[in-house]
Amino acid sequence: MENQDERVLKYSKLVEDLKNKIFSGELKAKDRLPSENELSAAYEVSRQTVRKALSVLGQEGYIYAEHGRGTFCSERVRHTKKSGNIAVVTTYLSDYIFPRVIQGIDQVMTNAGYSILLKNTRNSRKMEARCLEELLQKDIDGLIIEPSKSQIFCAHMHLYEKLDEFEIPYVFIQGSFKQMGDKPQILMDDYAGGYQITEYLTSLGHKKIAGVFKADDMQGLNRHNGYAAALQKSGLTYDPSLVVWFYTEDRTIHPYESILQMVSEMSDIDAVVCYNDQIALEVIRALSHIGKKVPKDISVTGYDNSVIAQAEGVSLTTIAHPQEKLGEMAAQMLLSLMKNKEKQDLEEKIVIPPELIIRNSCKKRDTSE
Amino acid sequence: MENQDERVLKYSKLVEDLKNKIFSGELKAKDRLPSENELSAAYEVSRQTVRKALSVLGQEGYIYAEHGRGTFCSERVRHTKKSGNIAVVTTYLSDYIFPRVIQGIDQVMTNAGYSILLKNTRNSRKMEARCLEELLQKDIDGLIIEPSKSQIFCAHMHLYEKLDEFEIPYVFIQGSFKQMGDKPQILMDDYAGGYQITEYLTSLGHKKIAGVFKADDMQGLNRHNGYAAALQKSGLTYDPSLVVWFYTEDRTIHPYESILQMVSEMSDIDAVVCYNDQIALEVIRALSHIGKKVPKDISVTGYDNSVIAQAEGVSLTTIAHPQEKLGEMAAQMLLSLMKNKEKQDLEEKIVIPPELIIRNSCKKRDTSE
DNA sequence: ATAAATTTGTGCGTATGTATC
DNA sequence: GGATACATACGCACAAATTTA
Repeated sequence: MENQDERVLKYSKLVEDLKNKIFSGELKAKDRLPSENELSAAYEVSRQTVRKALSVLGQEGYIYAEHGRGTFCSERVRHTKKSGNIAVVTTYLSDYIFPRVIQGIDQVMTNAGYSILLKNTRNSRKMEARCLEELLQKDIDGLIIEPSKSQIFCAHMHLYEKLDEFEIPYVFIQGSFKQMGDKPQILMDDYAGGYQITEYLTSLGHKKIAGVFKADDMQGLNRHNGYAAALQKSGLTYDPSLVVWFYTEDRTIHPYESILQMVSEMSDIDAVVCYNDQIALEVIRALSHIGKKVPKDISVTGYDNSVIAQAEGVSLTTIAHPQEKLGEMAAQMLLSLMKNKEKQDLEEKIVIPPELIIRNSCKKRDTSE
Repeated sequence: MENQDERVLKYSKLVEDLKNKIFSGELKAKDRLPSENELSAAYEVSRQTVRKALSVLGQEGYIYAEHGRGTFCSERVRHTKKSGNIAVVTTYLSDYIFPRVIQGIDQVMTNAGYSILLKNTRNSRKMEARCLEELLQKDIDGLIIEPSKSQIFCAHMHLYEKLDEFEIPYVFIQGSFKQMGDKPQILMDDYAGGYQITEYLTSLGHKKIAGVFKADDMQGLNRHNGYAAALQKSGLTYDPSLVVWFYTEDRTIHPYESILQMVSEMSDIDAVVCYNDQIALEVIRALSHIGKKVPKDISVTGYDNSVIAQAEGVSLTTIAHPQEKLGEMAAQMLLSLMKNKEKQDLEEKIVIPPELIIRNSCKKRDTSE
């Protein structure tokens, strides 16, 4: 009946709240927590409920009580022993490029004697925070993370600061938070990729080039910006009504229907730049539904050069995604960070240039018309 | 003033009493303790006090409670420290079905508060042994494993025995070792799948049906056996020269070239049963290279119903692989094993029946010729 | 130094929710 | 559905340790 996930136990809420205060640094080691009665009043719960919450935190080692004095924040002793585990946090597990990225990481890490603790955030910041909290409690030697909804301001900086404090090195892949400065990271030049593939279309004589981009990650924004820049460079005006933005949640239905509608309304669209190969296939499906042939009637480009881009029947012009290579590079970077922790602040940032893979989903337009 | 050394806390007395009963053997592993109300009545204390006592015993690992059932005596007194990690060992990471299987496992396990430690064996028994050794040294609460080269006799039984000894429950997926008896496992009925898809081809009137199978895993053998059985059932003779066997190492080149050669030599082959969708695509590529159209000239079947089976252009008749569902089931089975370790010896075995997905890669043959 | 106030610890009674049988 | 058993939650009273006026 009622969503049980919605129901929040009062003591659990208190536990979460206090944990946050501990992680955020609001409560530091040996600080006294508010007394049971104060908490009881502040949260409008009974003292028993407060005690239950404190008991949980006590069991987990975050706090300790002293009879008659108060309850205090524990000294979080950082483990010095190596666990031999590193964590890999991605937005998705089964999305078509991650398996290979993870494989690349695994290759290098297994070789170096580490095991991979796998987590995914489903592109939710809340899940990302939960993951990081969990990992902070566990015993990890390093972290490779693809930030969720990465164009958005990071809402849990304190967790990353905690990583710094614990001297757990981390490497960003696919994106990072601008506010954090140049932390070690490996990313692809999505701006250049969007630019290059759009420039390729203009060089083929296309005049009205639509775009389908993901709105809630940095890749989507960057590819879009490259797309827009290439249009302007070629003297074409950037037209927002030619751009479909979609969100993680509606990636399968929305682009299909939006493109259907857009191309029906504006039949002179002669090319579509897509966020990735999967979306490109959706777009091709939509186009064939209204009788438009690719590339005869309209050109379509993908992005990532995934297996589906080269499958029999489809043959997408796309941008190569290094996949394993990216994973391997991230793993190597993390290994070097773990080796010399003093170099932690070394701003290492690798940007992988895009590589255009030309196949058969685009066709030269007759420029005479 | 009452002598404070004389004063015994009520809940402490209950704790001591129950501990004594556990040590004396009066309460053995898995025995149900009296209910909270019964204890409350027997010791003439409030139920809260009973709960406090039980909570202490729970923290110390002597007992555990099950909502709605009762409170029980733990198996092992100690070793209550949980790592919160379970390991998932597969043959490959990026092969097209594992990401989704792992995603299914992750879904359930994350929900239950566990993290996944990911390892892969690249289908090598040596790597599998190394993985298990490594995991035994780490702190894992459970294991989901896809055995490598699973039709072959297990060469490192001692490692699995060690898992039993350490009371680390494990679940096999995709295959298991016959010599170990019926350990908890979830597998698909590959024999029935091979049978069903071959029977479908014979029902379409095909007479000369080739097969391409993987030689070094159980799935390959079972699918082959189903294929062979279906042929004989239909009165067709099983011809070993129509079967291509390939190994993990040469899965990309060998099937392509063997099929090329086979079909060139025997042009009356009218169908090919393939080990999986990926191989089916290779076969279709090879056939189109010598001018054979699918399904017009020759029918081809896949297996697994992966994304590439339904991609634009290809449209493979195949057998559905449950993927996420398989992962979820495995995770749930492992959770229940971890919950009551005494049930460890319970032979739980789930076999998932195959489901035929008919698309457009097969065509009815003219039976008059 | 003593008393009062504060804070955690123990203990009881009651009511309601929810999982299991 | 009903009975049982654990889980959450509230309110109250008093004890014991500590701090403060």
